Amino acid sequence: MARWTIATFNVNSLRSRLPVLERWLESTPADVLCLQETKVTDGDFPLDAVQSLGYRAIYRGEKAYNGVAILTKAPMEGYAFGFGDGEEPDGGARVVRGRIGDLCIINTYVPQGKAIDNPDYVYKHRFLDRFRALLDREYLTTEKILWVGDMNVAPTDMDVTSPEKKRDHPCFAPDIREHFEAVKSWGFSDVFRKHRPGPGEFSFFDYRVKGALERNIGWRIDHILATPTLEAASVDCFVDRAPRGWERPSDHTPVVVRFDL
Amino acid sequence: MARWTIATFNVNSLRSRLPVLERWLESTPADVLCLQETKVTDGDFPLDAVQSLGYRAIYRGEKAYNGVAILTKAPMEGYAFGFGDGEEPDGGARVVRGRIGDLCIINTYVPQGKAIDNPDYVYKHRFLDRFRALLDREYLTTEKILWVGDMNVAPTDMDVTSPEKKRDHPCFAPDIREHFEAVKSWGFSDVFRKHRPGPGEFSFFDYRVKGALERNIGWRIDHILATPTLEAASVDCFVDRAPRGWERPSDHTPVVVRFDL
DNA sequence: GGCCCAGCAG
DNA sequence: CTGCTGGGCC
Repeated sequence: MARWTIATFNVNSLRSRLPVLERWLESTPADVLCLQETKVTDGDFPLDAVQSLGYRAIYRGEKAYNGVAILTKAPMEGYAFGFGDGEEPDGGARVVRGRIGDLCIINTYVPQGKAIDNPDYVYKHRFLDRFRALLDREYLTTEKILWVGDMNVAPTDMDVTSPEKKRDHPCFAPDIREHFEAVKSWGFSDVFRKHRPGPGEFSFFDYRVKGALERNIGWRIDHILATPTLEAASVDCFVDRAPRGWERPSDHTPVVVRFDL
Repeated sequence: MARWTIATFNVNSLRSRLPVLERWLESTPADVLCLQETKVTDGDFPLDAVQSLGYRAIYRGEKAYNGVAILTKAPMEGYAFGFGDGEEPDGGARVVRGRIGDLCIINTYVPQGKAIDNPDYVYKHRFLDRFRALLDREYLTTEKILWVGDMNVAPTDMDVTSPEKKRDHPCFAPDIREHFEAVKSWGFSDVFRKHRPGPGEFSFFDYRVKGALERNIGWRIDHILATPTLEAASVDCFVDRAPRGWERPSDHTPVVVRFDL
Protein backbone atom coordinates (compact mmCIF):
# COMPACT_ATOMS: atom_id res chain seq x y z
CA MET A 1 0.00 0.00 0.00
CA ALA A 2 1.27 3.44 -0.96
CA ARG A 3 0.07 7.00 -0.70
CA TRP A 4 -0.70 8.58 -4.06
CA THR A 5 -1.16 12.28 -4.73
CA ILE A 6 -2.91 13.16 -7.97
CA ALA A 7 -3.93 16.62 -9.14
CA THR A 8 -5.78 18.36 -11.94
CA PHE A 9 -4.83 21.88 -12.99
CA ASN A 10 -6.03 24.00 -15.89
CA VAL A 11 -2.83 26.00 -16.40
CA ASN A 12 -4.09 28.42 -19.07
CA SER A 13 -0.84 28.12 -21.07
CA LEU A 14 1.77 25.73 -19.76
CA ARG A 15 4.70 27.82 -20.92
CA SER A 16 3.36 30.91 -19.14
CA ARG A 17 2.68 28.88 -16.03
CA LEU A 18 6.00 27.07 -15.56
CA PRO A 19 7.06 29.31 -12.65
CA VAL A 20 3.75 28.69 -10.87
CA LEU A 21 3.96 24.98 -11.58
CA GLU A 22 7.50 24.70 -10.28
CA ARG A 23 6.61 26.57 -7.11
CA TRP A 24 3.47 24.53 -6.56
CA LEU A 25 5.24 21.21 -6.97
CA GLU A 26 7.63 22.17 -4.19
CA SER A 27 4.72 22.15 -1.78
CA THR A 28 2.77 19.38 -3.50
CA PRO A 29 5.03 16.92 -5.28
CA ALA A 30 2.18 15.06 -6.95
CA ASP A 31 2.71 11.62 -8.42
CA VAL A 32 0.33 12.45 -11.26
CA LEU A 33 -0.52 15.90 -12.55
CA CYS A 34 -3.23 16.29 -15.18
CA LEU A 35 -3.03 19.56 -17.07
CA GLN A 36 -5.51 21.31 -19.33
CA GLU A 37 -5.24 24.31 -21.64
CA THR A 38 -1.54 23.80 -22.16
CA LYS A 39 -1.92 25.94 -25.31
CA VAL A 40 1.22 24.57 -26.82
CA THR A 41 1.87 22.45 -29.88
CA ASP A 42 3.70 19.19 -29.31
CA GLY A 43 6.85 20.51 -30.94
CA ASP A 44 6.97 23.41 -28.51
CA PHE A 45 6.05 21.42 -25.42
CA PRO A 46 8.51 22.40 -22.63
CA LEU A 47 9.68 18.86 -22.07
CA ASP A 48 13.07 19.87 -20.67
CA ALA A 49 11.46 22.00 -17.98
CA VAL A 50 8.99 19.26 -17.12
CA GLN A 51 11.73 16.64 -16.94
CA SER A 52 13.88 18.82 -14.74
CA LEU A 53 10.91 18.98 -12.37
CA GLY A 54 11.17 15.21 -12.21
CA TYR A 55 8.31 14.21 -14.50
CA ARG A 56 7.60 12.19 -17.57
CA ALA A 57 4.87 13.62 -19.76
CA ILE A 58 2.37 12.60 -22.37
CA TYR A 59 0.80 15.52 -24.14
CA ARG A 60 -1.12 16.75 -27.12
CA GLY A 61 -1.81 20.35 -27.94
CA GLU A 62 -2.86 22.87 -30.55
CA LYS A 63 -1.48 26.22 -31.51
CA ALA A 64 -3.35 28.61 -29.24
CA TYR A 65 -6.20 26.65 -27.77
CA ASN A 66 -6.82 23.52 -25.74
CA GLY A 67 -4.06 21.03 -25.08
CA VAL A 68 -3.87 18.35 -22.37
CA ALA A 69 -1.01 16.59 -20.68
CA ILE A 70 -0.40 14.06 -17.95
CA LEU A 71 2.78 14.47 -15.96
CA THR A 72 3.85 11.44 -13.97
CA LYS A 73 6.80 10.30 -11.92
CA ALA A 74 6.19 6.67 -12.95
CA PRO A 75 5.87 5.71 -16.62
CA MET A 76 2.38 5.65 -18.11
CA GLU A 77 1.22 2.64 -20.06
CA GLY A 78 -1.29 2.23 -22.85
CA TYR A 79 -1.96 5.88 -23.29
CA ALA A 80 -4.14 7.39 -26.00
CA PHE A 81 -5.49 10.74 -27.10
CA GLY A 82 -8.96 11.76 -28.16
CA PHE A 83 -12.08 9.66 -28.50
CA GLY A 84 -10.85 7.26 -31.14
CA ASP A 85 -14.38 7.03 -32.52
CA GLY A 86 -13.56 8.17 -36.03
CA GLU A 87 -15.46 11.42 -35.62
CA GLU A 88 -13.89 14.83 -36.27
CA PRO A 89 -12.63 16.71 -34.39
CA ASP A 90 -11.05 13.72 -32.70
CA GLY A 91 -10.68 15.43 -29.30
CA GLY A 92 -6.96 14.71 -29.23
CA ALA A 93 -6.16 18.01 -27.56
CA ARG A 94 -8.98 17.58 -25.03
CA VAL A 95 -8.81 13.94 -23.94
CA VAL A 96 -5.77 11.99 -22.80
CA ARG A 97 -5.80 8.75 -20.88
CA GLY A 98 -3.49 6.00 -19.78
CA ARG A 99 -2.67 3.61 -16.96
CA ILE A 100 -0.17 3.16 -14.19
CA GLY A 101 -0.56 -0.46 -13.20
CA ASP A 102 -4.25 -1.03 -12.57
CA LEU A 103 -5.01 2.64 -12.10
CA CYS A 104 -6.70 4.15 -15.15
CA ILE A 105 -6.36 7.90 -15.51
CA ILE A 106 -8.53 9.95 -17.84
CA ASN A 107 -7.88 13.66 -18.20
CA THR A 108 -10.40 15.79 -20.09
CA TYR A 109 -10.82 19.41 -21.04
CA VAL A 110 -14.54 19.67 -21.74
CA PRO A 111 -15.45 22.50 -24.15
CA GLN A 112 -16.73 25.63 -22.43
CA GLY A 113 -19.55 26.15 -24.91
CA LYS A 114 -19.53 29.95 -25.12
CA ALA A 115 -23.29 30.39 -24.71
CA ILE A 116 -26.30 28.09 -24.58
CA ASP A 117 -27.44 29.33 -28.00
CA ASN A 118 -23.99 28.93 -29.55
CA PRO A 119 -23.00 26.06 -31.88
CA ASP A 120 -20.11 25.38 -29.47
CA TYR A 121 -22.68 24.44 -26.86
CA VAL A 122 -24.02 21.75 -29.13
CA TYR A 123 -20.46 20.50 -29.45
CA LYS A 124 -20.14 20.50 -25.66
CA HIS A 125 -23.12 18.17 -25.39
CA ARG A 126 -21.75 16.06 -28.22
CA PHE A 127 -18.41 15.90 -26.38
CA LEU A 128 -20.13 14.45 -23.31
CA ASP A 129 -21.99 11.93 -25.46
CA ARG A 130 -18.80 10.79 -27.11
CA PHE A 131 -17.07 10.57 -23.76
CA ARG A 132 -19.86 8.43 -22.35
CA ALA A 133 -19.59 6.18 -25.40
CA LEU A 134 -15.85 5.88 -24.80
CA LEU A 135 -16.52 4.71 -21.25
CA ASP A 136 -19.05 2.18 -22.44
CA ARG A 137 -16.69 0.97 -25.13
CA GLU A 138 -13.43 0.71 -23.25
CA TYR A 139 -13.89 0.58 -19.50
CA LEU A 140 -15.57 -1.42 -16.75
CA THR A 141 -17.04 0.21 -13.68
CA THR A 142 -15.25 -2.40 -11.60
CA GLU A 143 -11.87 -0.98 -12.65
CA LYS A 144 -10.00 1.69 -10.72
CA ILE A 145 -10.71 4.65 -12.96
CA LEU A 146 -9.92 8.26 -12.16
CA TRP A 147 -11.58 10.86 -14.38
CA VAL A 148 -10.26 14.33 -13.79
CA GLY A 149 -10.06 17.61 -15.59
CA ASP A 150 -11.68 20.90 -16.38
CA MET A 151 -15.24 19.73 -16.98
CA ASN A 152 -16.63 23.25 -17.50
CA VAL A 153 -19.70 22.21 -15.51
CA ALA A 154 -20.54 23.32 -11.98
CA PRO A 155 -22.70 20.41 -10.79
CA THR A 156 -24.80 22.02 -8.04
CA ASP A 157 -25.92 25.38 -6.66
CA MET A 158 -23.14 25.02 -4.09
CA ASP A 159 -20.56 25.14 -6.85
CA VAL A 160 -21.13 28.72 -8.02
CA THR A 161 -21.59 32.02 -6.22
CA SER A 162 -24.94 33.31 -7.49
CA PRO A 163 -26.73 30.29 -8.91
CA GLU A 164 -29.89 32.30 -9.71
CA LYS A 165 -27.95 34.48 -12.12
CA LYS A 166 -26.28 31.59 -13.88
CA ARG A 167 -29.18 29.44 -15.12
CA ASP A 168 -28.39 30.44 -18.71
CA HIS A 169 -24.66 29.96 -18.40
CA PRO A 170 -23.14 27.21 -20.57
CA CYS A 171 -21.37 25.83 -17.49
CA PHE A 172 -24.44 25.87 -15.27
CA ALA A 173 -27.57 25.57 -17.40
CA PRO A 174 -29.86 22.70 -16.28
CA ASP A 175 -29.37 20.66 -19.45
CA ILE A 176 -25.58 20.62 -19.22
CA ARG A 177 -25.67 19.75 -15.53
CA GLU A 178 -28.07 16.90 -16.23
CA HIS A 179 -25.90 15.72 -19.07
CA PHE A 180 -22.78 15.78 -16.90
CA GLU A 181 -24.64 13.85 -14.18
CA ALA A 182 -25.72 11.32 -16.76
CA VAL A 183 -22.12 10.71 -17.79
CA LYS A 184 -21.01 10.49 -14.16
CA SER A 185 -23.80 7.99 -13.53
CA TRP A 186 -21.94 5.56 -15.76
CA GLY A 187 -20.04 4.74 -12.58
CA PHE A 188 -18.31 7.78 -11.09
CA SER A 189 -18.71 9.59 -7.85
CA ASP A 190 -17.40 13.02 -6.92
CA VAL A 191 -14.37 12.39 -4.71
CA PHE A 192 -14.14 16.06 -3.74
CA ARG A 193 -17.66 16.01 -2.31
CA LYS A 194 -16.91 12.89 -0.29
CA HIS A 195 -14.29 14.87 1.63
CA ARG A 196 -15.59 18.45 1.37
CA PRO A 197 -19.36 18.48 1.57
CA GLY A 198 -19.69 22.20 2.21
CA PRO A 199 -20.31 25.17 -0.12
CA GLY A 200 -17.89 27.92 -1.17
CA GLU A 201 -15.10 25.78 -2.59
CA PHE A 202 -14.04 26.86 -6.06
CA SER A 203 -11.34 25.90 -8.53
CA PHE A 204 -11.79 28.73 -11.06
CA PHE A 205 -11.74 32.47 -10.40
CA ASP A 206 -12.36 34.63 -13.47
CA TYR A 207 -9.54 37.10 -14.11
CA ARG A 208 -12.19 39.69 -14.94
CA VAL A 209 -13.89 39.59 -11.54
CA LYS A 210 -12.09 42.08 -9.35
CA GLY A 211 -10.80 40.52 -6.15
CA ALA A 212 -12.44 37.23 -7.10
CA LEU A 213 -10.08 35.18 -4.92
CA GLU A 214 -10.32 37.40 -1.85
CA ARG A 215 -14.09 37.67 -2.21
CA ASN A 216 -14.29 33.96 -3.04
CA ILE A 217 -16.31 34.51 -6.19
CA GLY A 218 -15.62 31.49 -8.35
CA TRP A 219 -16.75 28.24 -9.86
CA ARG A 220 -16.09 24.58 -9.04
CA ILE A 221 -15.70 23.23 -12.54
CA ASP A 222 -12.48 21.22 -12.15
CA HIS A 223 -13.34 17.78 -10.86
CA ILE A 224 -11.93 14.57 -9.54
CA LEU A 225 -14.22 11.62 -10.12
CA ALA A 226 -13.58 7.98 -9.37
CA THR A 227 -15.15 4.57 -9.70
CA PRO A 228 -16.30 2.99 -6.40
CA THR A 229 -13.25 0.84 -5.63
CA LEU A 230 -11.02 3.81 -6.22
CA GLU A 231 -13.16 6.30 -4.36
CA ALA A 232 -13.07 4.01 -1.35
CA ALA A 233 -9.29 4.34 -1.32
CA SER A 234 -9.35 8.14 -1.26
CA VAL A 235 -8.18 9.74 1.97
CA ASP A 236 -8.49 13.41 1.09
CA CYS A 237 -9.44 15.75 -1.73
CA PHE A 238 -9.10 19.52 -1.71
CA VAL A 239 -8.70 22.69 -3.75
CA ASP A 240 -5.37 24.44 -3.26
CA ARG A 241 -6.25 28.13 -3.53
CA ALA A 242 -2.68 29.35 -3.01
CA PRO A 243 -1.41 29.29 -6.61
CA ARG A 244 -4.33 31.47 -7.70
CA GLY A 245 -2.82 34.23 -5.53
CA TRP A 246 0.74 33.98 -6.83
CA GLU A 247 2.45 36.06 -9.50
CA ARG A 248 1.02 35.55 -12.99
CA PRO A 249 -1.46 32.88 -11.95
CA SER A 250 -3.74 30.74 -14.02
CA ASP A 251 -7.41 31.59 -13.59
CA HIS A 252 -7.82 28.01 -12.33
CA THR A 253 -6.12 26.48 -9.31
CA PRO A 254 -5.21 22.84 -8.62
CA VAL A 255 -7.58 20.25 -7.19
CA VAL A 256 -5.77 17.46 -5.38
CA VAL A 257 -6.72 13.95 -4.30
CA ARG A 258 -4.85 11.49 -2.13
CA PHE A 259 -5.33 7.75 -2.23
CA ASP A 260 -4.00 4.85 -0.24
CA LEU A 261 -3.64 2.27 -2.94
CA MET B 1 31.50 74.23 -10.00
CA ALA B 2 29.60 70.97 -9.86
CA ARG B 3 29.82 67.56 -11.47
CA TRP B 4 26.91 66.81 -13.82
CA THR B 5 25.96 63.41 -15.16
CA ILE B 6 23.74 63.40 -18.23
CA ALA B 7 22.61 60.39 -20.23
CA THR B 8 20.66 59.46 -23.33
CA PHE B 9 18.79 56.17 -23.54
CA ASN B 10 16.41 54.82 -26.18
CA VAL B 11 14.26 52.70 -23.89
CA ASN B 12 12.05 51.01 -26.52
CA SER B 13 8.92 51.43 -24.37
CA LEU B 14 9.31 53.26 -21.08
CA ARG B 15 6.69 51.19 -19.31
CA SER B 16 8.39 47.93 -20.28
CA ARG B 17 11.76 49.32 -19.28
CA LEU B 18 11.01 50.67 -15.79
CA PRO B 19 12.78 47.76 -14.05
CA VAL B 20 15.90 48.31 -16.18
CA LEU B 21 15.72 52.04 -15.64
CA GLU B 22 15.39 51.70 -11.89
CA ARG B 23 18.31 49.29 -11.71
CA TRP B 24 20.47 51.45 -13.94
CA LEU B 25 19.84 54.61 -11.94
CA GLU B 26 21.11 52.86 -8.82
CA SER B 27 24.54 52.63 -10.44
CA THR B 28 24.29 55.87 -12.41
CA PRO B 29 22.08 58.43 -10.68
CA ALA B 30 22.12 60.86 -13.58
CA ASP B 31 21.10 64.48 -13.10
CA VAL B 32 19.50 64.51 -16.53
CA LEU B 33 18.21 61.49 -18.45
CA CYS B 34 16.98 61.93 -22.01
CA LEU B 35 14.75 59.12 -23.20
CA GLN B 36 13.55 58.15 -26.65
CA GLU B 37 10.94 55.69 -27.87
CA THR B 38 8.93 55.96 -24.69
CA LYS B 39 5.96 54.57 -26.69
CA VAL B 40 3.47 55.95 -24.23
CA THR B 41 0.79 58.60 -24.55
CA ASP B 42 1.00 61.49 -22.11
CA GLY B 43 -2.01 60.27 -20.18
CA ASP B 44 -0.36 56.91 -19.60
CA PHE B 45 3.11 58.27 -18.80
CA PRO B 46 4.35 56.49 -15.64
CA LEU B 47 4.88 59.71 -13.74
CA ASP B 48 4.49 58.11 -10.31
CA ALA B 49 7.24 55.59 -11.01
CA VAL B 50 9.51 58.33 -12.39
CA GLN B 51 8.86 60.57 -9.41
CA SER B 52 9.53 57.76 -6.97
CA LEU B 53 12.92 57.39 -8.66
CA GLY B 54 13.51 61.01 -7.72
CA TYR B 55 12.89 62.72 -11.04
CA ARG B 56 10.77 65.40 -12.57
CA ALA B 57 9.79 64.75 -16.16
CA ILE B 58 8.73 66.53 -19.30
CA TYR B 59 7.42 64.21 -21.95
CA ARG B 60 5.41 63.84 -25.10
CA GLY B 61 4.43 60.58 -26.69
CA GLU B 62 2.18 58.78 -29.13
CA LYS B 63 0.21 55.58 -28.84
CA ALA B 64 2.69 52.94 -29.97
CA TYR B 65 5.51 54.81 -31.63
CA ASN B 66 8.07 57.48 -30.83
CA GLY B 67 7.86 59.50 -27.65
CA VAL B 68 10.58 61.52 -25.91
CA ALA B 69 11.11 62.61 -22.33
CA ILE B 70 13.64 64.43 -20.23
CA LEU B 71 13.95 63.30 -16.63
CA THR B 72 15.71 65.74 -14.32
CA LYS B 73 16.42 66.13 -10.64
CA ALA B 74 16.33 69.94 -10.94
CA PRO B 75 13.36 71.66 -12.58
CA MET B 76 13.57 72.38 -16.32
CA GLU B 77 12.80 75.83 -17.61
CA GLY B 78 11.49 77.08 -20.92
CA TYR B 79 10.84 73.67 -22.36
CA ALA B 80 9.16 72.98 -25.68
CA PHE B 81 8.25 70.08 -27.94
CA GLY B 82 8.69 69.63 -31.65
CA PHE B 83 10.08 72.06 -34.20
CA GLY B 84 7.57 74.85 -33.77
CA ASP B 85 7.92 75.71 -37.44
CA GLY B 86 4.27 75.29 -38.37
CA GLU B 87 4.98 72.22 -40.48
CA GLU B 88 3.19 68.93 -39.96
CA PRO B 89 4.02 66.55 -38.39
CA ASP B 90 5.28 68.93 -35.73
CA GLY B 91 7.87 66.50 -34.31
CA GLY B 92 6.41 66.82 -30.82
CA ALA B 93 7.04 63.18 -30.01
CA ARG B 94 10.59 63.32 -31.44
CA VAL B 95 12.03 66.60 -30.19
CA VAL B 96 12.00 67.97 -26.66
CA ARG B 97 14.21 70.72 -25.32
CA GLY B 98 14.59 72.96 -22.30
CA ARG B 99 17.11 74.60 -19.99
CA ILE B 100 18.53 74.21 -16.54
CA GLY B 101 20.13 77.55 -15.82
CA ASP B 102 22.39 78.34 -18.78
CA LEU B 103 22.59 74.72 -19.92
CA CYS B 104 20.37 74.05 -22.95
CA ILE B 105 19.34 70.46 -23.46
CA ILE B 106 17.93 69.17 -26.72
CA ASN B 107 16.75 65.56 -26.96
CA THR B 108 15.85 64.14 -30.35
CA TYR B 109 14.64 60.86 -31.76
CA VAL B 110 15.59 61.12 -35.41
CA PRO B 111 13.44 58.96 -37.74
CA GLN B 112 15.03 55.67 -38.72
CA GLY B 113 14.01 55.99 -42.36
CA LYS B 114 13.23 52.32 -43.10
CA ALA B 115 15.19 52.17 -46.37
CA ILE B 116 16.97 54.64 -48.60
CA ASP B 117 14.26 54.30 -51.25
CA ASN B 118 11.41 54.71 -48.76
CA PRO B 119 9.39 57.91 -48.32
CA ASP B 120 10.32 57.78 -44.63
CA TYR B 121 13.92 58.37 -45.66
CA VAL B 122 12.91 61.61 -47.32
CA TYR B 123 11.25 62.54 -44.05
CA LYS B 124 14.46 61.68 -42.19
CA HIS B 125 16.37 64.18 -44.32
CA ARG B 126 13.58 66.71 -43.88
CA PHE B 127 13.78 66.15 -40.13
CA LEU B 128 17.47 67.06 -40.13
CA ASP B 129 16.76 70.17 -42.24
CA ARG B 130 14.09 71.31 -39.86
CA PHE B 131 16.32 70.63 -36.89
CA ARG B 132 19.11 72.69 -38.43
CA ALA B 133 16.60 75.50 -39.04
CA LEU B 134 15.55 75.31 -35.40
CA LEU B 135 19.17 75.75 -34.33
CA ASP B 136 19.61 78.73 -36.64
CA ARG B 137 16.38 80.25 -35.40
CA GLU B 138 16.65 79.80 -31.68
CA TYR B 139 20.21 79.14 -30.53
CA LEU B 140 23.69 80.66 -30.55
CA THR B 141 26.82 78.58 -30.92
CA THR B 142 28.26 80.50 -27.97
CA GLU B 143 25.64 79.01 -25.64
CA LYS B 144 26.13 75.83 -23.65
CA ILE B 145 24.02 73.49 -25.73
CA LEU B 146 23.82 69.73 -25.33
CA TRP B 147 22.18 67.83 -28.19
CA VAL B 148 21.59 64.20 -27.39
CA GLY B 149 19.42 61.36 -28.52
CA ASP B 150 18.92 58.50 -30.89
CA MET B 151 20.12 60.10 -34.10
CA ASN B 152 19.74 56.94 -36.20
CA VAL B 153 23.00 57.81 -37.92
CA ALA B 154 26.33 56.07 -37.43
CA PRO B 155 28.77 58.85 -38.34
CA THR B 156 31.88 56.91 -39.39
CA ASP B 157 33.09 53.47 -40.42
CA MET B 158 34.21 53.00 -36.81
CA ASP B 159 30.61 53.22 -35.66
CA VAL B 160 29.29 50.04 -37.28
CA THR B 161 30.59 46.49 -37.55
CA SER B 162 30.74 45.83 -41.30
CA PRO B 163 30.70 49.24 -42.95
CA GLU B 164 31.06 47.79 -46.47
CA LYS B 165 27.77 45.96 -46.10
CA LYS B 166 25.91 48.99 -44.82
CA ARG B 167 26.39 51.61 -47.53
CA ASP B 168 22.72 51.34 -48.49
CA HIS B 169 21.43 51.36 -44.93
CA PRO B 170 19.28 54.37 -43.97
CA CYS B 171 21.44 54.87 -40.88
CA PHE B 172 24.74 54.65 -42.72
CA ALA B 173 24.27 55.72 -46.35
CA PRO B 174 26.70 58.47 -47.40
CA ASP B 175 23.99 61.07 -47.92
CA ILE B 176 22.53 60.71 -44.44
CA ARG B 177 25.98 60.78 -42.84
CA GLU B 178 26.84 63.93 -44.77
CA HIS B 179 23.56 65.50 -43.79
CA PHE B 180 24.12 64.66 -40.13
CA GLU B 181 27.63 66.12 -40.31
CA ALA B 182 26.18 69.25 -41.90
CA VAL B 183 23.80 69.72 -38.99
CA LYS B 184 26.56 69.06 -36.47
CA SER B 185 28.73 71.62 -38.26
CA TRP B 186 26.32 74.28 -37.08
CA GLY B 187 28.40 74.20 -33.92
CA PHE B 188 28.52 70.80 -32.31
CA SER B 189 31.27 68.36 -31.66
CA ASP B 190 31.02 64.71 -30.72
CA VAL B 191 31.75 64.55 -26.99
CA PHE B 192 31.96 60.77 -27.05
CA ARG B 193 34.77 60.84 -29.60
CA LYS B 194 36.71 63.37 -27.53
CA HIS B 195 36.96 60.79 -24.75
CA ARG B 196 36.75 57.48 -26.66
CA PRO B 197 38.56 57.79 -29.96
CA GLY B 198 38.72 54.06 -30.64
CA PRO B 199 36.47 51.74 -32.66
CA GLY B 200 34.08 49.06 -31.45
CA GLU B 201 31.91 51.17 -29.14
CA PHE B 202 28.21 50.74 -29.82
CA SER B 203 24.98 51.94 -28.25
CA PHE B 204 22.51 49.77 -30.18
CA PHE B 205 22.52 45.99 -30.52
CA ASP B 206 19.75 44.57 -32.72
CA TYR B 207 17.59 42.02 -30.93
CA ARG B 208 17.65 39.95 -34.10
CA VAL B 209 21.41 39.49 -34.17
CA LYS B 210 22.17 36.43 -32.07
CA GLY B 211 24.69 37.17 -29.34
CA ALA B 212 25.05 40.73 -30.62
CA LEU B 213 26.26 42.05 -27.26
CA GLU B 214 28.78 39.27 -26.61
CA ARG B 215 30.04 39.44 -30.19
CA ASN B 216 29.93 43.25 -30.05
CA ILE B 217 27.93 43.57 -33.24
CA GLY B 218 26.17 46.89 -32.98
CA TRP B 219 25.81 50.48 -34.03
CA ARG B 220 26.81 53.79 -32.47
CA ILE B 221 23.72 55.80 -33.32
CA ASP B 222 22.98 57.37 -29.92
CA HIS B 223 25.01 60.51 -29.56
CA ILE B 224 26.05 63.22 -27.17
CA LEU B 225 27.01 66.44 -28.93
CA ALA B 226 27.94 69.77 -27.42
CA THR B 227 28.87 73.30 -28.35
CA PRO B 228 32.52 74.25 -27.74
CA THR B 229 32.21 75.88 -24.31
CA LEU B 230 30.24 72.90 -23.08
CA GLU B 231 32.46 70.29 -24.68
CA ALA B 232 35.45 71.88 -22.96
CA ALA B 233 33.75 71.19 -19.62
CA SER B 234 33.25 67.46 -20.34
CA VAL B 235 35.36 65.13 -18.23
CA ASP B 236 34.15 61.77 -19.53
CA CYS B 237 31.72 60.18 -21.97
CA PHE B 238 31.01 56.48 -22.33
CA VAL B 239 28.56 53.80 -23.35
CA ASP B 240 27.26 51.69 -20.47
CA ARG B 241 26.84 48.25 -22.02
CA ALA B 242 25.57 46.60 -18.84
CA PRO B 243 21.82 47.31 -19.17
CA ARG B 244 21.81 45.69 -22.63
CA GLY B 245 22.65 42.41 -20.88
CA TRP B 246 19.99 42.59 -18.18
CA GLU B 247 16.56 40.95 -18.10
CA ARG B 248 14.16 42.31 -20.71
CA PRO B 249 16.55 44.91 -22.04
CA SER B 250 16.03 47.67 -24.55
CA ASP B 251 17.89 47.12 -27.82
CA HIS B 252 19.75 50.36 -27.03
CA THR B 253 21.90 51.04 -24.00
CA PRO B 254 22.68 54.34 -22.27
CA VAL B 255 25.38 56.79 -23.33
CA VAL B 256 26.62 58.95 -20.47
CA VAL B 257 28.53 62.21 -20.25
CA ARG B 258 29.99 63.98 -17.24
CA PHE B 259 30.69 67.70 -17.04
CA ASP B 260 32.32 69.95 -14.53
CA LEU B 261 30.15 73.02 -14.85
C1' DG C 1 13.56 39.27 -31.06
C1' DG C 2 11.18 42.30 -28.48
C1' DC C 3 8.13 45.97 -28.61
C1' DC C 4 3.64 47.82 -29.99
C1' DC C 5 -1.33 46.94 -31.76
C1' DA C 6 -6.07 44.94 -32.68
C1' DG C 7 -9.03 41.07 -32.39
C1' DC C 8 -10.44 36.78 -30.20
C1' DA C 9 -11.06 33.78 -26.28
C1' DG C 10 -12.42 32.28 -21.52
C1' DC D 1 -7.75 40.30 -16.85
C1' DT D 2 -4.61 37.32 -19.10
C1' DG D 3 -3.76 34.49 -22.41
C1' DC D 4 -3.34 33.64 -27.61
C1' DT D 5 -2.83 35.28 -32.70
C1' DG D 6 -0.72 37.82 -36.76
C1' DG D 7 1.01 42.20 -38.54
C1' DG D 8 3.93 46.43 -38.25
C1' DC D 9 8.05 48.31 -36.64
C1' DC D 10 13.10 48.71 -35.98
